[in-house]
Amino acid sequence: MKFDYDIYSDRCPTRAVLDRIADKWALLILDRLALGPTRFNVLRRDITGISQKVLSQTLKLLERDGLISRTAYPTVPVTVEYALTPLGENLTEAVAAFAHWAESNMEAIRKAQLAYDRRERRSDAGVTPKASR
Amino acid sequence: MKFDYDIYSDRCPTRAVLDRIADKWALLILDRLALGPTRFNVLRRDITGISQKVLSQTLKLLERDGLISRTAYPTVPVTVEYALTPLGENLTEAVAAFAHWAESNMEAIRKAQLAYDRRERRSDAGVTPKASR
DNA sequence: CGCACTTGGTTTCCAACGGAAACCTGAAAC
DNA sequence: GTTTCAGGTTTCCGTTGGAAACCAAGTGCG
Repeated sequence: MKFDYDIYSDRCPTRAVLDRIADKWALLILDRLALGPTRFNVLRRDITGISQKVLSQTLKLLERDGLISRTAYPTVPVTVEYALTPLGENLTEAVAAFAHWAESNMEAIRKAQLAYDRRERRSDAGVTPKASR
Repeated sequence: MKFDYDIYSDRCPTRAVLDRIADKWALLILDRLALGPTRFNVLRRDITGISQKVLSQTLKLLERDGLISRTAYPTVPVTVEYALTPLGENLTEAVAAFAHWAESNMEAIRKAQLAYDRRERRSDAGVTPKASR
């Protein structure tokens, strides 16, 4: 079976999907949910730096795309648990490979950045590196 | 060998890397470059919808991180070719898995979206789906 | 009773980012 | 001299993101 989808075309619906999953926060959420169903505030505390607004938005969109499920338990206060759906689990391997590539290659990247910045300084002007803003 | 990096922590340098590669445009560029070295305007034309500004910015950042290389040939007009570095090639498998997961799972996602939107309509209010803005 | 505290959000405000389009540099070709 | 090409940068403006405040419902505490 072949797909007539083309990720390089902005008219292709796959682009919208890429837009959703190729996102720092979505990736971290999916990766974290791979460890098991998790409540809203636990996600918020574990994924340092995410704001409530963005967490809530991202969860809603991931739910709409069928990657995660949301279950509210009528405890007090209400408990809301998010979990991967089978479709979402389907993606976890790729997500994990991706998210943890950074951990494995951090040294090489740091070296590359230092070399680049040294070169830039020699050749004057200089792209403003994000870190120095 | 263990890494004391933690992708969930916003103080971890890996978060900055994730920030860079977990980006729609960066992914598409890396995936496209996996096919071979490519000139600026070819990238711009192939990756539909990217703006020159963002393409140029993203290329610069990917170069700084050592994932791609930039080579200018003194032709007329000047030709600039971008290519994956070994470090970048190292990442292409994960990128491809990721970028093309969308193509393989498009049907399931579309179904999930339709089901979600139908449920939303029944239960009134409704999260505004991106498509209807 | 009245206040604090919990979860799971939404709202508000402002700064940062992204996209569209114009502009720029340099050289050749018309 | 002005049109064309590559490869960008700049400008302008609308959308998005983060920080923090606010909110509802219910329980515990004094």
